[in-house]
Amino acid sequence: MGNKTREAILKAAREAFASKSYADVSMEDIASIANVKKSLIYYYFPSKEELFKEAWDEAFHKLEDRVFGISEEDGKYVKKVKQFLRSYIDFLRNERQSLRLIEREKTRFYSEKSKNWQYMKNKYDVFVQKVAGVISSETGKSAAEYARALTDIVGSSALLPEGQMSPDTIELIIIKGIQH
Amino acid sequence: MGNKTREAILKAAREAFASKSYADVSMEDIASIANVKKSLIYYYFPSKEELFKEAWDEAFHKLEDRVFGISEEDGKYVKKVKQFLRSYIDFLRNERQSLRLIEREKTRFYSEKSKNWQYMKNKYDVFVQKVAGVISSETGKSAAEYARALTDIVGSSALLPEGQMSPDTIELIIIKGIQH
DNA sequence: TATTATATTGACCAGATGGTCAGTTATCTG
DNA sequence: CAGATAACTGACCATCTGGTCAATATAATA
Repeated sequence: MGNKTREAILKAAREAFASKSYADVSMEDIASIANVKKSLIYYYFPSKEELFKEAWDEAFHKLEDRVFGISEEDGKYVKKVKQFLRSYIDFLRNERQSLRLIEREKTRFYSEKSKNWQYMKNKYDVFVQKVAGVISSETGKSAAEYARALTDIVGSSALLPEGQMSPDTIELIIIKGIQH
Repeated sequence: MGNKTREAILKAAREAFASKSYADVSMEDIASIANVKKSLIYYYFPSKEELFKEAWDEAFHKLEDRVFGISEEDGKYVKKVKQFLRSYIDFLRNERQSLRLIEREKTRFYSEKSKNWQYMKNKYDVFVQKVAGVISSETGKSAAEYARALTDIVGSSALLPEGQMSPDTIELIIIKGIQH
C-alpha cells in the first residue's frame, strides 16, 4: 500500500516544518527523515508548497477540533472563555509540534499571494474570529484584538524550546494579566 | 566617504530583514534596495550573517536604550513595570521596523550554533532577564516566565501587519489580562 | 505465468544564491 | 600632474534546491 509511504512522508514533513522555517526545510530533508528518495515525494505531492499546506491543514484541523469541539454550530459557542482556554493550553501542552507547525509561517501569510498561503491565512483568520466570538460571548464587547493577542501569545510560546515558558504561566497571564 | 555607502547598505538590510525572513532575503535584494551592486556589500561586510547581525544589533541597542534608559546600573532598576511597559509599547508603536527585525528570527537562535546567532540569542536572553528583574522588583516574585511571555506578545504583535492589533490593546491585556 | 498497474529510484536540469576576484573608476595626497 | 589608496563593478563559480522524467523494481491481477 502506497498510502503507508504517503503517510510517512507527511509525518516527516510535519516534523521538519515544525522544527525549521519553510525556507530552511528542503525536500531532501523531508525525504531523508521519511527514509525515501526525494523524487518519490513528488509521486504523492505536487509541490513543496502543497505538501506544507497539507501538513499544516492536518495540524490545524486537530487544533480546531480540540478547542471548538465537534458540536459547534454557526457562531453559537457553548464553551466559555475559560473552557476554551483550557483546551487551547492543553493543545500547547500535548501537541506542541502541531502548534509549532501552525504558527511558524504565520508571517508568511502576509507576503505570499499564492492560493495555498491565502488558504491558510483565511483559515487562521476565521479561527481568530471564532476565538473573538468566544471571548465576546462572555465579556459582551468586540474582542477581535484580544483574540489576536491571545492566539499570538499561545502560538509564539509554542515556538520556544520546551520548558522556557510553562503553559500554566501563560494561562495565568492571559486571564489575569501581569499584575495578577 | 564610503561610510555613506556602508550606511545605505545597512539601512537596506534593516528594511529587508524586517520585512522578510532571513532565508527569504537575498544579498541581491539588499543590494537593489541600496542601489548598489551585490559585490559591493562584501566590500563592507564579510557575510550575510554578519550583515544581519549588525543590523539586528543596531535595532536591539535602540530598543535597550529606549526601555531601560541610559542610567541603568547593574540590576538596579529605577523604572517600574508600568513605566517600562510604556516605553516598550511605545517602541512597538514608533519603531515597528526595528522590533520586527529583532523578533523575526528569534526561533533561529535555537537551531543555529554559529557565533553570530549565539551572540544574538545571548543578548536577547539577557534582555528578558532584565525585564524579569523589572517585574520582580514590583511583584517580589521570580518572573522569568512572565518576562518571556511579555516579550513574546509584544514581539509577535510587531510581526503582524500594522493595524491588526493596537498597542493599546496589548498594553491592556498584559497588565490586566483578558477578563479585565 | 504473463501482463498490467503501482511504487520507487537515479540521473539530470534550470534557476537562485552566497561568495570571490581581477580589474576598473573615482578620490585623495604628495 | 602622478601615483597610490579607496570605492566600485562585472564576470564567474560552487553549491543548493525545487522539480522532471525515463527507467526499473514491486505488487496486483487475469
